[in-house]
Amino acid sequence: MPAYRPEEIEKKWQAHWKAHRTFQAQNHSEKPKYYVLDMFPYPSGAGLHVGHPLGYIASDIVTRYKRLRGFNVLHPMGFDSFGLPAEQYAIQTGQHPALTTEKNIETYVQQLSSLGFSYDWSREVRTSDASYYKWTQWIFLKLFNSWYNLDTNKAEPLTELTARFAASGSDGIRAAGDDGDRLSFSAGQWQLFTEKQKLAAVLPYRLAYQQDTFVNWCPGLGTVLSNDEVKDGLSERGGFPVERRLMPQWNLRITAYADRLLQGLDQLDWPDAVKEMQRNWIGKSIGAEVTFPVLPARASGAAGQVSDTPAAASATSGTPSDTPDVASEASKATSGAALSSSGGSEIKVYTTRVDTIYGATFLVLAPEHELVDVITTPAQRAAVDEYIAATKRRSERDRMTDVKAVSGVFTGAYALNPVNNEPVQIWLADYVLAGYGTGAVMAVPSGDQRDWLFATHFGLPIPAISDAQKDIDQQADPTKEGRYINSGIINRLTYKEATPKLIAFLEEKGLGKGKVNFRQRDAIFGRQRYWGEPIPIYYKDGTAYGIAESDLPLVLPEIDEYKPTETGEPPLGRAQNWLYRDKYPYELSTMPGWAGSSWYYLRYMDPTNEARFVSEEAEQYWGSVDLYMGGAEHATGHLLYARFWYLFLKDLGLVSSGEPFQKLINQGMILGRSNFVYRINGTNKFVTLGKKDQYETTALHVDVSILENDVLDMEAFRKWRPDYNEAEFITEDNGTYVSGWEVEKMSKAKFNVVNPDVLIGKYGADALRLYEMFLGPLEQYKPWNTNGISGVSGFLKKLWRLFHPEDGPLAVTDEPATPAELKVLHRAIQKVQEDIEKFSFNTSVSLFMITVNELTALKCHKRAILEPLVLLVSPYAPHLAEELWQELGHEAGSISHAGYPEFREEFLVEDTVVYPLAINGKVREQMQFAAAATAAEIETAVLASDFLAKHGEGKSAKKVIVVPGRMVNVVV
RNA sequence: GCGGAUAUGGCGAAAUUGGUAGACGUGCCAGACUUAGGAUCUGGUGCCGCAAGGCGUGUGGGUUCGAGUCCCUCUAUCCGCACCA
Repeated sequence: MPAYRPEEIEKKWQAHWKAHRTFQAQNHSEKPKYYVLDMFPYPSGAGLHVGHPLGYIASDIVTRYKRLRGFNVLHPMGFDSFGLPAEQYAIQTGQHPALTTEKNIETYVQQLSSLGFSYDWSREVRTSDASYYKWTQWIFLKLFNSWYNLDTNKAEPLTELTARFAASGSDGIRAAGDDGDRLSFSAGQWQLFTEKQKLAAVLPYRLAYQQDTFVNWCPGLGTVLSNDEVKDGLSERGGFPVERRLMPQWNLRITAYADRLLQGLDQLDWPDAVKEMQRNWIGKSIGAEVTFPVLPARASGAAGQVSDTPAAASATSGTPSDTPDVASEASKATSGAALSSSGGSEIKVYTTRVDTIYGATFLVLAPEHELVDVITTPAQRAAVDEYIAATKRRSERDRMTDVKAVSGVFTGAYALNPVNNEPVQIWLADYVLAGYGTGAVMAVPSGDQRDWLFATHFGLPIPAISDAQKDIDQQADPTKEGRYINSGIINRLTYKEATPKLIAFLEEKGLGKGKVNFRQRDAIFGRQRYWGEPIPIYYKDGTAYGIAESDLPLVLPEIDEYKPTETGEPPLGRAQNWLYRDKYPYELSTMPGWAGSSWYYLRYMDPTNEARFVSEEAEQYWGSVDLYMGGAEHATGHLLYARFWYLFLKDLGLVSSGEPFQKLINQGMILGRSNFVYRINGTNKFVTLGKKDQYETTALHVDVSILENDVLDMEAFRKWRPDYNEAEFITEDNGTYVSGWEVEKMSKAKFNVVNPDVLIGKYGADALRLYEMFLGPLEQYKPWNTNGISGVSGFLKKLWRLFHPEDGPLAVTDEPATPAELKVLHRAIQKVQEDIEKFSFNTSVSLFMITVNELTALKCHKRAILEPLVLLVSPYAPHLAEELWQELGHEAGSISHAGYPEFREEFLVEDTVVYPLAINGKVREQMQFAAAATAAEIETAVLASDFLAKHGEGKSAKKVIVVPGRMVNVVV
């Protein structure tokens, strides 16, 4: 009596697949290739909950479908195995993170296997394996040894840069990055540089470079974090406060690629939300840079003071102690130049609304602006110093939560508005960010609400500049409508006319130019942590060198404790005798979490290659990822970094496609469904949901595993916790205890985490896979609700019974199929194909149920119908399909490549069609016609029938609309 | 504030793209079988109404013979960014 026993079937086939390497992909094939990628997980100690596999199930369905369709599919899995949790655990317990990670990966592999995914495990990669991170380090060295040539608009090896230095000095070289950090020298001077000076001169060109940078420092974690690891001023992991701090850091020059990263988005088949997030993150804005000369202090009336000497300036701009000498000479040189130009100084501002410049009545500098010390008058110095100190005391979080408060201080200095030569006051305020644009803005209170608030608060003038502006004593008007007034050369012009005219005017006077700005900053690339890739850099005489490629990998050394050293160095400072070539100290920070994940999809193509990160043949064969499945939370982190690395590798000729991920699908998060019991206050009595309003109660979370369909297992509840041993219940009238529920994120504290292992044990992996798909649209956020799983479980049993009526042995007949049966089958063939290609898996599952119900009603046990049906179901319920496929007499494990059943439209065509008949759109009757009837024939038949007489209330037809196959509407 | 999405029975949802709204599944009601089970099967189940009938896809309008679907308005919820000049 072989009833459907999923646990036996699933074990059997999982073992078969493993033993026969059924899903191993070859790097060459006659078939077309298809690459389906899941975002690989960080193997956390908690294991998988029921929400994690959602995307994996969907991608596995696509994978299996594509195999049926005759593709050579690459579908790998691996682990992003460097990361903070294992290290935090190591700090607490002393257990090596590698051990923790290894153990967690085992759990993951076991859980993933039990879901029946068709991964090619022979290609598994782990970012923490030295054989993998050797190549992560190798790519870092490539970045370290490259610069970005703006003339060719791509990255090039540094050797080409130094060759140009030797030939013609630094003149005429246009490189991405901040020219202010770079020296100017002739070929002759270059020749005379020492090695150290040469390296220092080259450093600001490198795509991986070291620089003093304002960073998000997290004292709680003892490390710096990237912007996307900080949420609301707290660390994403752990929720510790984060502060701004100036530290020497390794950076990657992702800004060199900002425009290409932006342009590339247009051709990608990604969700609009993700593309838009990346666009905002890159934050391209088109505007102008305008120079405001600072008035000499003596002339600036109200201030009437002598400004400080230039010498004070370079003290604050600060030269980092470990930055090579030449570079610091450079920064001194630039600030010196700025000061000497006009006897006073000048302030550059960035604006996207240069058309409003006649309304600019004051300037605002960021408190960190380098000219603050220079221009502040003695009378204002105390106030300015106090304001800067207060700004520093405010944490990043305060600044964020407190955006509405207006604060600022007058420097006492004045500048000249370059278009009308009016003096304007120079203020400081922390709403201006040092890191964006020039760190200074021109304030136009009539056109910008923030400037308006500032002006109102400090009593500054608010002149109107457009005839469209109204109520500017109430609020600013930022619209671009109307014509300009009080605006010199652009009076009476519109926005579109004024902007180019002003830019031309400013360029002519040498006081401004059109400029594109990006919000995106370079990516900080170091973490003061142990469990990450060591950065392959060593120091000789204080200068950074990349280690030789032949010395890779630089293996993570063993250390005694996973904490910073007593002197505050990163944990790697504890390593004993950890020296390059026994002499030179290594860099002590490690790479951030996103390093290894930025290129893993390439390694899957050729995972064991020891000579290259991926062989040319494998890279060219697999190309880019055709379908990438993962969570939306990586929109501005991983997905941007990975694209950046790909473009860089492409510049070096190491990869061959335009973009790494062609199509991206974000699976929605599965939320938890918490259950509650209601304790009557002051008692140990619990009252059911239906009667709780009769008592004063407290709602308490209860473990969702001791309920079924919101009905509490009262015995299990008593055993759940000791203090509930004696619990009493007030039940519904039918004797059950019904609990309340609410949707929340899954978490242990809410007792709403549903473990897939439990459900697999109870219903089988096929049922779980089907149910997760059935739950709703893939990309939608949705609450988990175990209730419905019995429905899909019932479907699998019914499917089984089509093959084993009476639960006996296989009993299919070779009778020819009837038209009714063929219609059911071919509708399914067509629909499932459409659904998978639209990623609409939930409707496929519904269709399977309908199909099985109908075949059951038709008592259809025919091979001609059931065999193709098994193929249709196989991507969704692979274990059951394999079992039935074998029982039908096919070779074990052969279903994956058996081919998708052929769809024949003629089986769907009906002999007759029932048309609803409507009068003025209101359906009144139904009438049957031959399927082949023409619209004219139907119209004639309807008019000839007694339909109009019955429903038309004596009116005659004005128009008859026949919608083929759908309805006939008579307009009277 | 800016950007993106969503809104349909008690619940998850579907709707062949403008053509009988609510398929399928849960839940609920009734029934069958039964060594009471969380098994299997059958029927019913949007709302109001005894019925005839009426009303129904977040709100209010519009286009159309016909609107969940197209256009405009508003509202609510969720997500992302956020003093970016």
